Amino acid sequence: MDLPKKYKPQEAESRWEKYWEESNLFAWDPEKGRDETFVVDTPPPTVSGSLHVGHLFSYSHQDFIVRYQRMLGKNIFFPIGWDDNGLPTERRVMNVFNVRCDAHKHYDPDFKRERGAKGDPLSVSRPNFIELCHEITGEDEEAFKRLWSRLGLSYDWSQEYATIEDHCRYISQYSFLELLEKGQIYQAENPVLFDVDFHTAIAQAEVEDRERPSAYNFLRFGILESDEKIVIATTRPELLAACVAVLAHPDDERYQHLFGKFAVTPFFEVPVPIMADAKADPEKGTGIVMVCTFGDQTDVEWWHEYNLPLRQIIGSDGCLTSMQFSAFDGQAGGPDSGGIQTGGEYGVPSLNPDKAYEIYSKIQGRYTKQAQKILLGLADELSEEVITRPPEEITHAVKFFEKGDRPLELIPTRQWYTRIMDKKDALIEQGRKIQWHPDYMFKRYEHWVEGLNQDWCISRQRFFGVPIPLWFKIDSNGIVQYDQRLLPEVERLPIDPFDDVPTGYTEDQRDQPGGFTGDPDVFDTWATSSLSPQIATQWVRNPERHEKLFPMDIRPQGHDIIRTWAFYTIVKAYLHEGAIPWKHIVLSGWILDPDRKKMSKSKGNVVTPEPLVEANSADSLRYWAARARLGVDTAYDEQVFKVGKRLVTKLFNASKFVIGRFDGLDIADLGPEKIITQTDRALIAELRPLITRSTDAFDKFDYAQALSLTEDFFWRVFCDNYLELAKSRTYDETLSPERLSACATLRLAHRAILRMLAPFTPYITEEIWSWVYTKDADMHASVHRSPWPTLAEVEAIPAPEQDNIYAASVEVIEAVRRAKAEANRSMAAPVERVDVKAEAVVLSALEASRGDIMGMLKIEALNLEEGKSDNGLAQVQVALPAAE
RNA sequence: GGGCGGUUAGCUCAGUUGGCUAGAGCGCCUGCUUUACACGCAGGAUGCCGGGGGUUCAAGUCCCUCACCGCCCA
Repeated sequence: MDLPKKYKPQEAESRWEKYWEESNLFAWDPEKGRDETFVVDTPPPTVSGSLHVGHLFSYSHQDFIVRYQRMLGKNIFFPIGWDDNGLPTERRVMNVFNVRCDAHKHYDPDFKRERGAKGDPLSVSRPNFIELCHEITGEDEEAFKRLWSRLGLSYDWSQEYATIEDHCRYISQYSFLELLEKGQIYQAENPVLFDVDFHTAIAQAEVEDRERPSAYNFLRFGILESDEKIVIATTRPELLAACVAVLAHPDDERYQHLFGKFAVTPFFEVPVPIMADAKADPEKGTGIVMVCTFGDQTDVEWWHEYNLPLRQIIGSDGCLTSMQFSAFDGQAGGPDSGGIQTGGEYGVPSLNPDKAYEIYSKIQGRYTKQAQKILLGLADELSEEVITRPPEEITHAVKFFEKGDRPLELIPTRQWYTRIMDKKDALIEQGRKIQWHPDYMFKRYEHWVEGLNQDWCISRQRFFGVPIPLWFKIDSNGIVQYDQRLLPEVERLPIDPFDDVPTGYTEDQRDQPGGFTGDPDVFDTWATSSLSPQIATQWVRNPERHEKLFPMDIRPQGHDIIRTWAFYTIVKAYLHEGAIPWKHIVLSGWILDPDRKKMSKSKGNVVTPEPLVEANSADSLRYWAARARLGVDTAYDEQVFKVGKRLVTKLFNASKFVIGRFDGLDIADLGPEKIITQTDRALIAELRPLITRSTDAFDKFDYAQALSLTEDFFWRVFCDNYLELAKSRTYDETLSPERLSACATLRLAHRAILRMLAPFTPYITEEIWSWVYTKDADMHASVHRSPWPTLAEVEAIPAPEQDNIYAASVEVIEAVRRAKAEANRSMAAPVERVDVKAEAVVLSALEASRGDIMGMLKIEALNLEEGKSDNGLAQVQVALPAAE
C-alpha cells in the first residue's frame, strides 16, 4: 500500500467534510424506534452575536457525545438552528446600515441602503428594517454553518431551522395562544424593568448587577404642622417629586413619635405619610427611607402593599415626565389613596404648588442623571435648608439590562406575562427529575428558581422578533379595549397582526374607531428559543414525530444560560405537557482569556475561530476543546492546539507504520485466535480496562476522561512500549506464528484505538480508517458509523499466563533505557548483559516476554535470578560494552 | 450578606469508592539521526497538594475553620 509521506490536514479535512455531507452519513432515520434513537436539543446560537472561540469549544463538546452515541449504534437526532431574532440582530443592522427603525413610517418598496453609510442615522419603516435584518442574518447563518461544518460537527443539516422563520413563528405563536387559553399568560400594566435606551421591557433573567459609584444625599424633610425636621438619605434625589411616603422600622426609637404624621418633601412641599414598616433598614442611611414611584423593587412592593398613589416621574425614554401640582387641601395622600397623580386635576397636592412647579420645570424632560445634578445644585444654593453636606460616597449594585448601557428603570407599562411565580416549587421539582452534568449545576437552577420575584415578562417593544399574535378591539370613541382580544385561528398561524386582519374585519378598519389594532409587540427571544425541543420535533404540527422524540435525551449548553434557556425550556415543557424536556443536561464551561477573564466583544479579548481552524486544523482545535471537562472554565491556550496537532501527527505516523507491518497479509491470518504470544496477550490485557473505563466515562458524558485514557494508552502503552516489543517479530521472514500473533495484535489494538479517538479527531481517524478498515465485515465504511469497541471483540483471546507481564517488562525496559541514556548511548546500542533479580512470579512473567525484550533492547544475555528486589518489581543491572 | 465552584510542578490541568515513593502535557536541562515519527525517542530537575485544626493504622482525597480567586443571587 502506498501511503502519503506527510499528513496535510487542510486537504484531508475538506475532503472528508465534503464526503460526510454528500454521503448523508449523519442523517436521522425517522423509521427507527425511540429506544435506538439518541435525541439532542442543540443550542441555536445567536447568529448576530460575536462568533468566538468559545462557540467552537462548547459545540465541540456536543459532538464528542453525539459521535460516541452514534458508534454505539444509536440513530442520532442532531438538529441545528439559528437564533436570529432579537436585539443583537437589530443592533447589528443599526450599526451596519446606520439606520433606526421608526414604527410610524410606511413601507418603502424601493428602499435601498448602503452598508457603512455615513452621517445621521436614517429612519426606516418597520418592514424595511426587518428586511435588513433578514439580509444580515442570512449572511451570519452562512458563516456559522461553514464553521460548524468545517469543525466536523455532525449535525443532520436537513433538520436546520432559524427562529425567525415561519415554522418557528408558528410554534412560538401556538405556544402563546395555548398558554393564554390555559390562563398561564396574562396582560397587566405594572411597573416593569425597562431599558430606556432600547425602549423595551425586559425580564428578570436578563438583568445583571453592576457595581457603580453613588452617594447618599441627605435631604431634610419637614413635618406637617410642626417645626421638626427629619433627614432622609437617598441615592436618587431626582425622584423626590415622586415621593409618596416615608418609612422607618417600627422599633426605631428615633421615629416613634412621627408614625401617623406627615412629612413634607423639600422643594415640592408635598405632604406624604410617615409609616412603620419592618423592611425599612435602621442601619441604612438615617434609618428612614423615602418611597418613590419607582426607585427600586422595594418601592414597588410598598406601593402595592399600602396602595399608595402613582406619581410616574420617569418616562419610557428615560426622561422626567411632565408633572403638575395642585393646592394641598388638607387631605394628604395617605395609605389607600392610590391613583395616578402626575397631571391635570389629579396634580400632586403641594403646600406651595407654584414653587413646586417652578422647581420641577427645571428638571422636567431631563435624563435622570442630569435632573439629579440640577436638583442637587439647587439644593446647594439653598444650603442647610434642604440638604446636609457632604454626601456619603458609596458603591452599590445597580441593575442593568445585560446588553444595556444605562440603569434599568421601573416603569409601569402594559406587558404580557407568563405565570411562573405560583409554580416555583413545581419547577424545582421538574429540575430535580433531570440529570445535571456536573450534578452541582442543579443547585444553580434551584437557587435561580427560588430567587424569582416576578412573572416572566414575554413582550418586548422591539421590531425583529416573533409578533404577538392577536389584535384588540377599538371602541367607538377610538379607545383600545385591551380586554377585548381578537385571536387568530390556529390554521392561520403564523400571523403578523400588522399585516394580517382579524377574522370578520377588513384592513380599512385598522386603527379606526369601532375597528381593531394589532398588538405592536414581539416576543422575548427566549419565549421562542425555549421551544427548541418543540421546534425540532415539530410538536403540534406533527404529533407522531413529537411523540417519538420528546422528551429528548440531552440538552448541551453553557452554564451561563441556566437561568434563561434551560429554565425557560423547563417552564414551557411543564406548562404545555407537564413534562421535562430532556433527561440529561450537560453543561460546558467557558473559555476565558489568558488573564482568566470571560471573553467578550466589549473587552476586546475575543479570538475569532476561522483563522484558528485554518492555522491549526479542526482536529487539533477539537482536541483542545476535549481536554476541558464539563462545567469547567478553561483559559484560552494555543499551546494545547500544538499538543492536538502532535497527537494527529503521531497517529498518522504510527498508523502508517502499523499498517505497513500487516499490510499484504491475508486478513484470515490476523484473527483474534492468532494472538498467541504472552507479550501480545499482555497488551490485550491492558486494552480491556481501557475499553471499560473509556466507555464508562463516555456514558457519564465525561469525554475528557475518555480522551485522556485513550490518548495515554495509544502513546505510552501502544507506541512507546508494545510497538517496540513486537516490532522485531513483525520482521520475521516467514509467516511464523509469532509474526502473525504480533500482526494480529497490532491490527486489533490499532483498529480499537482509532475508533476510540474518532469522536475527538474525526478527520485523521477517518483518513486512516479509509486506508485499511473500510471493508472489515464487522465494521462500517466510515469509522464514525463503526461500532464502539467492546470487550466482546477481545473475549476470544485468553488472558496471559501471568497478569504482570506488561508491568514487569516495562520495569526492565526502563532500567535498560536509563542505563543507555546515562551512558549517552543510542537506544539502538547493544547491551552485553542484563541481570535481573526478582521474585519468582516476576521472573516467570519476564521469561514469557524474554525474546521480545531482548530483541527490542538489543540485549545479548538476559539473566533472571530469583531474589528480593529493594524497590520496584525487579532489580536490574545493565552492562554496556565499553565505549569505543 | 447567602450559595456554588476552585486553590496540586514555572504554566495548563488529571488524580476513581481514603491505600504503595503524588501524575500528565507544555516549558526547562542532558543525550540519542533506533529501518513510523526530530511535529520524534530516551533520560533528568522541579511539589509543606492555599493556611490551620480534626477523624483514621493511613488524608491531595473525609469533617471543621480561615484566606484568596471566579461565578450566581440578595
